[in-house]
Amino acid sequence: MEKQSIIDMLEDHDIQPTQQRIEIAQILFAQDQHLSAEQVLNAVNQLGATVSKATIYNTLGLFADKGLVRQVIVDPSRVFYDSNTSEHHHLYNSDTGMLMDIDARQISIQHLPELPEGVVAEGVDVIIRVRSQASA
Amino acid sequence: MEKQSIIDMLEDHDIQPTQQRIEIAQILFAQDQHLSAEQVLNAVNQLGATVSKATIYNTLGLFADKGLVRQVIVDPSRVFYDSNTSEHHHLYNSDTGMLMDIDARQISIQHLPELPEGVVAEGVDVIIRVRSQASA
DNA sequence: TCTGGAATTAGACTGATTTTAATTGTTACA
DNA sequence: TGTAACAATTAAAATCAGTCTAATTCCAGA
Repeated sequence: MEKQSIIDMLEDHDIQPTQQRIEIAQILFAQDQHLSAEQVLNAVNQLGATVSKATIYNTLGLFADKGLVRQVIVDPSRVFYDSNTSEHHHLYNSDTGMLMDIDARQISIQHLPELPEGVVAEGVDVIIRVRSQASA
Repeated sequence: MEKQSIIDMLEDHDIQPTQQRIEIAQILFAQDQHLSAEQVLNAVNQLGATVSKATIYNTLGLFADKGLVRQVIVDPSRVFYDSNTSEHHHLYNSDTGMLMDIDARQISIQHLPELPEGVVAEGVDVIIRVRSQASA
């Protein structure tokens, strides 16, 4: 993805395009993928640049707030950031840690229940949990 | 729940009914609920007994493996253990931390995608994420 | 060029969970 | 019934993702 289109994307989402944010975005949007904060940190720093851990977390949180990425909470030990923001669900293999996208059209949710008072829907996550082979 | 029926339940699931496990089970199965490890620790120890943190974690993990409780992963900061093992989904308010059950019959999933090779389905989690009032 | 707010940083800190290494049951069978 | 072998429990230390702090750096706008 070109640097200028990344800058445009950030500005479209009301995010000041700083050097660090651009580098993080370049990693994230190189392809649809699921990265943990630590993976982003390593990837960014392998490009020579140095971005601090705090900035990685600040930026991923900011991107998630602004709708550029989506947090995927499937593993108790860490959050994944999904650079595919089209509507879709996930398949997670807890043995291998592999996380796959599932097209939302492959799963249809018939009717959502009425929500409690004073509450606003944020989204619906569907996670298909699998394991390698047979196991308890 | 009576102590004897708890012991029976544990044995039915190939779990040695030790003193500590019985106490933990008594807390968990007093009603359908979602408790974090820390909440279980506090609840157990309020009954006078003392169960160590390590045993709480070991036991909750064991119960989950054996199908007595279900881990609910909705919050990046901690795991909830759900003593309702009937088929159902969840509604999670990330502002308040409130976690509610949703009867599985209220949501119908039309067709699951084919799974990758060498992989076994464990289950499908549906999480409806909500917030209090309007917010980003 | 100057200035105030925003962004970044290193490093300390937190809190959930795990590990360690030692102790305490429990069970099976001689 | 005693005891060896193994399972469970424990306190305390360790780990590790994520957050916070306080100081510095970076800009955008006047």
